[in-house]
Amino acid sequence: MADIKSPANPLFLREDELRQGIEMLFFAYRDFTAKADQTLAQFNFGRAHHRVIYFVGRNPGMTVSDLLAILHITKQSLSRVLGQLVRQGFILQKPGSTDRRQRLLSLTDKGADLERKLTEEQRALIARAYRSAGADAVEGFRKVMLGMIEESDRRRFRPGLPR
Amino acid sequence: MADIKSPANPLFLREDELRQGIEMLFFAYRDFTAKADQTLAQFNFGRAHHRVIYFVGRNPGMTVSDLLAILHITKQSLSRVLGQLVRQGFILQKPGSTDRRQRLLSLTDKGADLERKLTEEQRALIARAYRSAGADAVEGFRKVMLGMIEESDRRRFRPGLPR
DNA sequence: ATTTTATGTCAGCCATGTTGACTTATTTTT
DNA sequence: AAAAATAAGTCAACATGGCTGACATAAAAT
Repeated sequence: MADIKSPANPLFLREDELRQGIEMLFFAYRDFTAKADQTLAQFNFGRAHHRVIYFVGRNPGMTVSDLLAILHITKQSLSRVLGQLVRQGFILQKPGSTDRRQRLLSLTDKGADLERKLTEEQRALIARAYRSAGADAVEGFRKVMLGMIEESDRRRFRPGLPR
Repeated sequence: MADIKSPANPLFLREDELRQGIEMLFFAYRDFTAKADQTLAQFNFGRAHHRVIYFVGRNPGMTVSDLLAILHITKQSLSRVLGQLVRQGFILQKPGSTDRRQRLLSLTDKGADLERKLTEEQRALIARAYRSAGADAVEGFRKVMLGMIEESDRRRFRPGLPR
């Protein structure tokens, strides 16, 4: 409560601090995606395929609409990669039981294998960063990240709430 | 708040915690880039232009090689967007004084205007997240992010060191 | 019975990444 | 001085993954 603007000027809101935040996000994302991209290339897949495989793996039984709401892309864009994944046997579609218009998505065994392989690399990267930063830092990391995420998606990270 | 963590179990390294880290990175980056992308579209520019404008603004006098080392793209990819920015008067090139093969890059006034406009949006987003998370959280955020960045680029974020 | 919704499809456009081959100017090495 | 290496640029072709717009089908909701 003490800080008025000038002497106790919150250091972490200085221009340079914010710029560093911007850059850290750029560099971290650049390096976070780099390894998986290599693996994906071996399958002739791209980052878009990864995102689909990832989120379907995380939310088996999700609908196409659910996926679109997460990815923030058009259904035409999604359709391209999703179609490939279905045709090549990485993802299964089955009609919804209550609403038969829906196509519920899930990974096949083959899909789950790829998902594991891809995500494992990224999990290792994060685990290393978490471990070297320590539990308190991780708590802070989560708080800041949460603040950057669109309000309606924050629920995904709050404990115990239904999806 | 009263987390009942089993004391020895490093909660923050559990599978789910790591997955949340992955997802936070995805969602934060998605939302972090969304606003600027809209602004860029008004200029018929894309995210690649933003990155060039940003880093040149941040490092006036940098060489093309410097920029390539940051972006991790090929010179042919860079050339396309850089060429547009130069031709349209957002970026200036001048031969290096000691090594005249180099093209030292800097923003024109017009370029600096656009840079400010674009970065301001992102800075505001980060500022909001920082403010609501608090100074300690920001410290933790930085630690974790740093751990995810390729070793050779971490120097950029350490205080007082020469670039 | 009509309208809305969930999903899919075709066609074409744009941005931005890639590889490969080659040029020019300049600096460094031999 | 000649040769090699480096900084930068260029042309061409290709792939990925966004986008818009128009239209189709089946099922659910009104």
